Amino acid sequence: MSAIRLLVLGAVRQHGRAHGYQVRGDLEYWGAHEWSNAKPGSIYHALKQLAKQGLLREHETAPSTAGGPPRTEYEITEAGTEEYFRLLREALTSYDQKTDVKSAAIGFVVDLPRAEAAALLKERIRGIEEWRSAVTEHYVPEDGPEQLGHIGEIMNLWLHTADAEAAWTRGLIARIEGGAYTFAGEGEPFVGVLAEGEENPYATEERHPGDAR
Amino acid sequence: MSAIRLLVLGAVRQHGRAHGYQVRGDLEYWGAHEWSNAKPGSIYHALKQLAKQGLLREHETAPSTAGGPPRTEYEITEAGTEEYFRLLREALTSYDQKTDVKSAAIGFVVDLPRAEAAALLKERIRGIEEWRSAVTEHYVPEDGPEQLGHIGEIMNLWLHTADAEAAWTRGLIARIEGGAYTFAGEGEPFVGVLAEGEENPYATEERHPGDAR
DNA sequence: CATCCACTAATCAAACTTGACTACTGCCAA
DNA sequence: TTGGCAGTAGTCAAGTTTGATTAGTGGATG
Repeated sequence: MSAIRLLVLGAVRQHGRAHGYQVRGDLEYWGAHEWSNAKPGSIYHALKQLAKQGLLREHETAPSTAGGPPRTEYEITEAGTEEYFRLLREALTSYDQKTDVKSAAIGFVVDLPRAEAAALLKERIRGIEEWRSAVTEHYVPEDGPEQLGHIGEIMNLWLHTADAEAAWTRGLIARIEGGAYTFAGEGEPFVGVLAEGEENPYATEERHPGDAR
Repeated sequence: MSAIRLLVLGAVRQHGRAHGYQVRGDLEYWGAHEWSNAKPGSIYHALKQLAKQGLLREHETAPSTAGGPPRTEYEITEAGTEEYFRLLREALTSYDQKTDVKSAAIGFVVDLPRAEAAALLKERIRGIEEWRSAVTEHYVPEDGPEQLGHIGEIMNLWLHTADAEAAWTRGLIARIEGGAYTFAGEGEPFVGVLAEGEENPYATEERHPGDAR
């Protein structure tokens, strides 16, 4: 799974009804173009793809009010909502190295009930620990890690990263269980979208210094 | 840059002369199919692409000695070597979230002189620190981080990851400066390739438990 | 009052990635 | 002796991603 499906489904769902440019704006607001493949081409492609698969409903609309070509609006379907929550749960639960999927999932975590979010993250920690011991058992040769030479440093990096992630996840669980943020069914949700006409402080051209990509 | 260019160039260079299947075997030995897009199709595609760009030289050879279709051998060119070191230095120096490029670079780090490797990694740490302060200044709104709601957790994750990586990099620098591993110009290099006929303990089908991709 | 710029919105070709599939050899067992 | 399996080596079509480009509107500017 690439992060783009989750991102696009989630963004459309938050708006109720959104056109491509709106989705693109939201994802930029999130900084998603920095840490995922949420670039214009991918977003428009994903919208069409998801529509073709019946996860989004397509609405042709009149030429935009603000110049530019006519825009197509999208709305999430029943099936799309199901898929959205499936992807979200999976992304929160399962451990892999893909930073983009994980970041996307954090962005939508409040769409779940608080207790479920915490439970899924605990499941994630279990996954990390299991993966960790599988790697150490599997990749460290019997004759000591020297066998692998500097290649062992790659493994070392993995383990270090996994540990850091486990620590961060524990912190997040604590914050969630401590009552932070507003989750599903807890009243007025926090919506991380741009209001109509609000200017986007983190637009596409935004680059961090030292961010050589 | 995707990691595949660096991986393929480096693997061919280590062998002196290699055919696709050999490169594929090496990268599997490294576990690269787990943490990068080093899958057969991508590898063969990259070989052809690099050959077309003059970074590899192509040699048609007789049908293989061991069954299967005729194999094409590749050799790195002058330009390819240059590109290889350019990619390697860049991957070691610059900070971004792409785990695969970083892992690939660690695998080849010993192709550089020891002092340069350490220097590049120090440069990397500078990059991480710069990025870190840019992010905190830029993304934390003036009115306090609460503004961002749970979206702030994404940033939090980034920072946590960046810190973990800086810590790991410092450790690696210390090991390198402490005399670990054999670097360029220090005699018999450690070669992380499979010898002819050696069986690969980490073949394609290898999956770690809990590794839901 | 023409034209240049900035913004909105989307498209496109080229490159890349994926996973399944082909094709060929040698060997072993029934 | 045949048929099936394991291993070697690579190809292919379908799908995805990228980066550049198109296209329309409105406002500013000389």
